[in-house]
Amino acid sequence: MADLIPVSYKLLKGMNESLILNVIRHNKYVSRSEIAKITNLTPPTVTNIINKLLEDGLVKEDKLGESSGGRPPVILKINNEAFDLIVIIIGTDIMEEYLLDAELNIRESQVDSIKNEDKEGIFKLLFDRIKDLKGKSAKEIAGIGIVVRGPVKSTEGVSVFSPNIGWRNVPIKEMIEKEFEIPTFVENDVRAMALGEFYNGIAKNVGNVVFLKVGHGIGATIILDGKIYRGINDMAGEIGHTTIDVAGPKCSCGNYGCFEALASEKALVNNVVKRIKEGSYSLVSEYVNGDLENITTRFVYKAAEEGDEVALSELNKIAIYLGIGIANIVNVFSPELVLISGGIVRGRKFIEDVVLETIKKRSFEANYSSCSIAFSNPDYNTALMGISNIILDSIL
Amino acid sequence: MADLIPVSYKLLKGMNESLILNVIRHNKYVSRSEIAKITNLTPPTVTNIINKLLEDGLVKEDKLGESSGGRPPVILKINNEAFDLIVIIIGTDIMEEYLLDAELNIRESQVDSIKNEDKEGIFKLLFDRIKDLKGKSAKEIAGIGIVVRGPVKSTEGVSVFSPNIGWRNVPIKEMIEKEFEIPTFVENDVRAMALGEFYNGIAKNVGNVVFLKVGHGIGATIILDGKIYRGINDMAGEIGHTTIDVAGPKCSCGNYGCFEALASEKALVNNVVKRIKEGSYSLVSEYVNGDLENITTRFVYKAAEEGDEVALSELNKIAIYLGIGIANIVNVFSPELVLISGGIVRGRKFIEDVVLETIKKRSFEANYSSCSIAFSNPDYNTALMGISNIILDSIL
DNA sequence: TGACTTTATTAAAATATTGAAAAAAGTAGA
DNA sequence: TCTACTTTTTTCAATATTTTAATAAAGTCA
Repeated sequence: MADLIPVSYKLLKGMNESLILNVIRHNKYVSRSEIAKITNLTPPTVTNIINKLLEDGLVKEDKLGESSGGRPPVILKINNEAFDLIVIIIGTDIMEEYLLDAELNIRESQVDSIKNEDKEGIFKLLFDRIKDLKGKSAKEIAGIGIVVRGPVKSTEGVSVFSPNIGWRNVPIKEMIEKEFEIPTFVENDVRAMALGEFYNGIAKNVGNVVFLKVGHGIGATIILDGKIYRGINDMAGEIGHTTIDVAGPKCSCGNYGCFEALASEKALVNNVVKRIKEGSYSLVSEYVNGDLENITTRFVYKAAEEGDEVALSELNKIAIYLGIGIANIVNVFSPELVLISGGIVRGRKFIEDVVLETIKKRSFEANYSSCSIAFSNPDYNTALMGISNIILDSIL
Repeated sequence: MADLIPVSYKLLKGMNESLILNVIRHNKYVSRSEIAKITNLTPPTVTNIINKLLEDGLVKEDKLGESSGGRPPVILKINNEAFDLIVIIIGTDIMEEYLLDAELNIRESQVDSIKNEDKEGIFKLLFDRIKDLKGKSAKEIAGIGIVVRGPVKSTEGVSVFSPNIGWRNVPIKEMIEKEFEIPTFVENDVRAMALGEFYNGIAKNVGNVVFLKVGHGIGATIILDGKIYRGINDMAGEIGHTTIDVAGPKCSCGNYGCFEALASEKALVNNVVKRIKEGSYSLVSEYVNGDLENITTRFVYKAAEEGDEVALSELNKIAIYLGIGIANIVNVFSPELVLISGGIVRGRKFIEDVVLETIKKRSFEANYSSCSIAFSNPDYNTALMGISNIILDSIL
């Protein structure tokens, strides 16, 4: 049955409280009257709810805003004294740990190498660091966020498979909640990054976004109406493993001709290696002193910079496939924005034109013309912002 | 900005009224107390709202239900005396016209041939028939629904392009509302059919469905959380024109290797014709007395029935491509159900096994195992049910 | 200084939901 | 047939928010 959300009277105030909290959270400078305009609630209602939130300590009054010819507005903010959050980001070789306040300012941060840790070692480090950070905070820890690589069933908080740390069906949420009795949220890196872009980055306030992380593989996150689309089993969005060339090369997933097998950085490296093995001359080969095993994208981009023919033509090929895959996305989703992220962004200038051209050629005019294609800023810590907002969305 | 649905006090009753109306509409036998359970509203609230709906004449009390050991429930129904609807379905060669009551019983229906009508002729016929049906109804006409082929911007009510009747950017909604001053809703045939399956057919109550109409082309409708996903410009869902074979045949859209160019009935016929032209013997050729221009899918299915090698092997090929395209859908959307409709259903028995096998091989286990694949019943008038429910969803 | 704006609050009125209790309309066993 | 029990539905006072209208507060600008 669709759309069975009863407007239960009991929840009413709670819902509007939540609504107002979210407006304050996502808009840097808002006053009561602006909130009233944004939410279509009446000013007295806003005043009432704000009073309750002030009393509860969730919101604070900041400085006065600029007067626009009358009484100046009082700027409202989330009270960063209200609570703290803990976020742990488990990457390939490192684990990052953060203590954040309610305004998402970083209070403490630390990085550990996990290169030599096994599964159990990771668990121990994870729990120790959470305990450390909890000890360092004088406030209540309102939520814990964990970012891992690989597929995650977020609603259950289970890491389905995380190759770098050897996890398989690990119920992290359950484990942490049992130990610390603090609500815990688990998400994978691609989705966390996508939400980071959605809440604070390039995709801010863009309701329908397809986020692509083109690195070693191709991960995707589909944001529809401002929410991650998860499908029936929390595993939707495997755009990287859609077939775009029936007769294409074998993919790590066992299939043939996947988007990922044709347009990822791994494909790029494979193709360059193949060209060199076939006898083509390339600067890339020189950079690694002929040891083709050591070729990485870094060398390919460097060679392209120098005008290397092999590097440039292989980048061109990747760009075409990337364009085809994105054209498919544009035709299916008609999104407002396709955001390209991941290592490939370093090669942006060698592929951008061809990618755009290919998308234009391969997608419907109506869909293409209403969709922006953008590249993300690789320096911005999007995953941290993403998971933090996941926590706040749930607890506020 | 995401999720800015203020629970405006004014709308509150309206929302619950609407909620209850929809529960009554979509469940054949419901009593007040069942409504209370389904909606989580309290019994007194349900009674109050039902009283208002009874007073307004929108709902009526039907017979008593079976007692389960206590006072028997009073079955509530939409009052079919409340209003009527008019629906016009403009097909390839015919225009169907319906007058329906509020319970969606057909009161009047008629069919006109439009084979020899030009653009203006269609307009005239359309307006005349609406006027006729309006005259035949003793009640208020609460809404008009128009189903056309080809892309439609439903929110604006514009037929973007309808090849068979020569329409281009025709603002039908505006035109009809201007003439009759009755709220009008426009949708294309594929979406209307999909909604018909969703509200009354195989996909009943299944939230996430991808509906494929595989006929001359491949049209798709994506239903997420019980609503058609429309994208930013109301044109999302062009799954038929996603590339699944970079080096594939040219498609009517100008692109190469589209799903539609590989797995539609048109592709099937093209491939059979090609095989015969290349010298293969086929019964199909005999059925048309060697005139290959006259080959249609009907002959292909007939030949397959007789064990014709060409027909069977080409159906097999179509099945593989259909499987690949659906595997892509399964990987991207992780839907509960993929529903295959259209002419291809007549060839179901020749393709079903291969389609399922291919999907299984090409999609992620987790996604495949949580997704059903079904074929629709071609006899059921799904488009009529779909567009009728679109009207009711809006006006109730 | 005074008129005007804009922002925010107050207090009474309006409205819909809730909870508790009762009424209504049946079933089932003795 | 009577009585006890169920289930459905309604009644009614209590409750909780929002709304409307009016007012206060705090500024700008000429």
